[in-house]
Amino acid sequence: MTKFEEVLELAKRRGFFWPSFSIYGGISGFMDYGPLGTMLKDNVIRTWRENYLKLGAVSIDTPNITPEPVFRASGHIERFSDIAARCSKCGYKSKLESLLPADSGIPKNIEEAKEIVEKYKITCPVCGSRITEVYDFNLMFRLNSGDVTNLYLRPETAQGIFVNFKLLLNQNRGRIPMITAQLGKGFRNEISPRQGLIRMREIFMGEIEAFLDPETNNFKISDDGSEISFLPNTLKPVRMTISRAVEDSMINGDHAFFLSQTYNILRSCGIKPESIRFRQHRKDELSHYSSDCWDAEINMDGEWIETVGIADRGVYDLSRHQQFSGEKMTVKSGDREFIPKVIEPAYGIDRISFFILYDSYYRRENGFKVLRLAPDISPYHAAFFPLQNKDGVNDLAWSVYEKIREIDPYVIYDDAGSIGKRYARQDEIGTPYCIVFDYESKDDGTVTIRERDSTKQIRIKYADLERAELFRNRNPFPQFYRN
RNA sequence: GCGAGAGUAGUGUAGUGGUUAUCACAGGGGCUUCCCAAGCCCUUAACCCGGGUUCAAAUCCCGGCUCUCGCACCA
Repeated sequence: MTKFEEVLELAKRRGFFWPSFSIYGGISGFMDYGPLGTMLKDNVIRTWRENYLKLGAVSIDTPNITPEPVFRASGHIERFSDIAARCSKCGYKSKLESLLPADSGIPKNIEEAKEIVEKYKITCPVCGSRITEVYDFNLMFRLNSGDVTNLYLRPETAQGIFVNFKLLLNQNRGRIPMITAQLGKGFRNEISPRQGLIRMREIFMGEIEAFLDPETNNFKISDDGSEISFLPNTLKPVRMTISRAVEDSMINGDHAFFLSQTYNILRSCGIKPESIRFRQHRKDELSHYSSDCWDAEINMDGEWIETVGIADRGVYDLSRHQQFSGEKMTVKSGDREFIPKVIEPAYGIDRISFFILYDSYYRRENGFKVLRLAPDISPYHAAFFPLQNKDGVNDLAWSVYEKIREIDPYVIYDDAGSIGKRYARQDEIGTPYCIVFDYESKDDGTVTIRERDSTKQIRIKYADLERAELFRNRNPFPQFYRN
């Protein structure tokens, strides 16, 4: 079993996530979050939201279903759909673009595509016979419902922000820079979704659109001096601080600011620094709306996988919507009037959630599995065990548990099986602390607290547990010398 | 989507034409046990779906769905 498979197995068994609709045979590209996964995902969302709230972000929540004019303006109708070619002899399918010679030009519609295929005598790369079939393949899901037509499921949440730009700006009292945030689903008709939460057709995204004055630097990077891995499009990997990357002109200052925010969020989620790198898109892989893009990638079994995309969308979206809708999308600042430029960090919440499990997974020397989750990302902050299920030890444990859960509901009680079995169970779901009541607890009001990674124990007064904030603190028990 | 392999309790598996469908872990109940998956007893729970061949199919054939790997795709 690869580590990926082991994590998948644990996630299914313990209820983090599993394939959707399995009683009807399942369908690829869709996953359910189980009880623990739901809690974990909530914690990722909270970490993300709080990070941007601290920067003064304003939020919005717009529909998944979006009418066609929005995507005409955004360019998705034109550019997000591909013209595909199919060989009628051997059945080979591919993007038509990939078969065309350099001098043919890119067809804008089916008619043009047919002409070009005819003119350049395009052949199938597999069997060599002439291509005769071309058709439109849209990566957006199109809805057909009664007399309502021309509706699409949005492929990104961003357009919901752009179309509301003026209203949001008004809410923000006209101030720029303005950071806007939207959490929600995006839908992409992936050709072959795979690998569980890594590649889905319905994805949970956290998107930020930062509207900026294009003439100045809008943010100051506060750098804690840690060196980060970059792979710029020169393909020469480098390690440096984010401020240094700006000084070296490897990346624009405001763009870099959001790389540093992203790095902080991933670190707050417990992802190890060595598992993170920022990779710059090559010019030929940039999407139709962006002029520069850096992906935060996370390492899995030696492969780097895009988890956050941080794109410089420039004035593309607002000027297109201004053009298509007739609404002015400008901002006044002093005697200047301009369309703000946009930096967009787009977070794949599902991938982040999965990588948190993957990155934190390890096996002890005895083979037992442990999720080394950050204390405030873990579904439960602590578990309560009675060492004995009798003589009032259980009653005491339960009564303290009931009291604590009023302060912090993310706690769990377990009295089943041996104590070792219970520790192991909590290790597998990443619970950082297990609190055990024994006969001494009855006599002197103390309990043992066992820390997940070191398995060390300390003894404290259980009354101290009732001090709030205990488990929300990243280091509630400094006695364990956690980092 | 193509090619190859695979789908058996919650999880991991045994089973090459006739089995009460194997085993382990997990789950539930009980006994025991004062600190790291101890032991014992009881118990829940599965052949991906549909068609075909056959007296008889988890097993062979066909189709579908799903998964894995490679290719392609990933705005």
